[in-house]
Amino acid sequence: MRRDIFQAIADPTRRAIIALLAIQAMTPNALAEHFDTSRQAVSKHLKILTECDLVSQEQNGREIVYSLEIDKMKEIDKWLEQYRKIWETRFEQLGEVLEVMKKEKAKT
Amino acid sequence: MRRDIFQAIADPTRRAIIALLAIQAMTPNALAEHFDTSRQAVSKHLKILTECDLVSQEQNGREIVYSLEIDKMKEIDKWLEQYRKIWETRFEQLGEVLEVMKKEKAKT
DNA sequence: TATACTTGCAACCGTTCGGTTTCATAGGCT
DNA sequence: AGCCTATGAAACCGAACGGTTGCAAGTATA
Repeated sequence: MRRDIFQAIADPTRRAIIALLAIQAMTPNALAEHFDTSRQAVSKHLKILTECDLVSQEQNGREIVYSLEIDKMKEIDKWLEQYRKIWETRFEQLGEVLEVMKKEKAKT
Repeated sequence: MRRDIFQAIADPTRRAIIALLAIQAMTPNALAEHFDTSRQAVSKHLKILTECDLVSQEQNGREIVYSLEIDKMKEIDKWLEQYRKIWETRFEQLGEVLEVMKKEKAKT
């Protein structure tokens, strides 16, 4: 059972759940109302999200309120950082190219 | 066949391929040498990466050189941005809390 | 032309995924 | 106590996934 954050965000329904929980913590029932699938299906998604610590639960009487663990999202950001460096470098290079072109044009 | 960028990066082997291609464009054979799996398996991963435009191919004689399309990675960054806003806001709030605590302490 | 190399594609296989249905548990309400 | 509500867990199912094996196509090289 591979259960890392990348596998967790691969499913569109789970990304939607994350988006909803980012706005407001919610119970499974409240979440399920936003989807076409059954409550149980949402529950399974929540289980997966919980297993990789993207979401935390808090018992509140007979309800369970799920919250987004925003810090966990930083892991994706951290992974992305190496690539962000690349495209920022490329952008600088593009800037240099444009600079050279401007100078070339000024010569004429 | 769900084939978006999030599903593409869900697999660890594909993330490794992306990392390798970020360093240098490569042929499937050269890529496959870095993995335990067969060349065909790598080829299938490349197909998936190609289908969602994360990777581009250039025929070079009988070889095909694969390159990372770094711009496509920005899509993940764009998706992440909404959540980055949240954790940055939280950080600011934490800063405010610390500020208040400092003032409180200064009173004593 | 014959041969070797690089690659993609199709068929197959076991596992995982995402969903439904059914059931069990546990907390509130009358 | 008895009932309703909220939730998770288990069993099952079809589809997709990730892998292998075998094969065909195209390119270099003798």
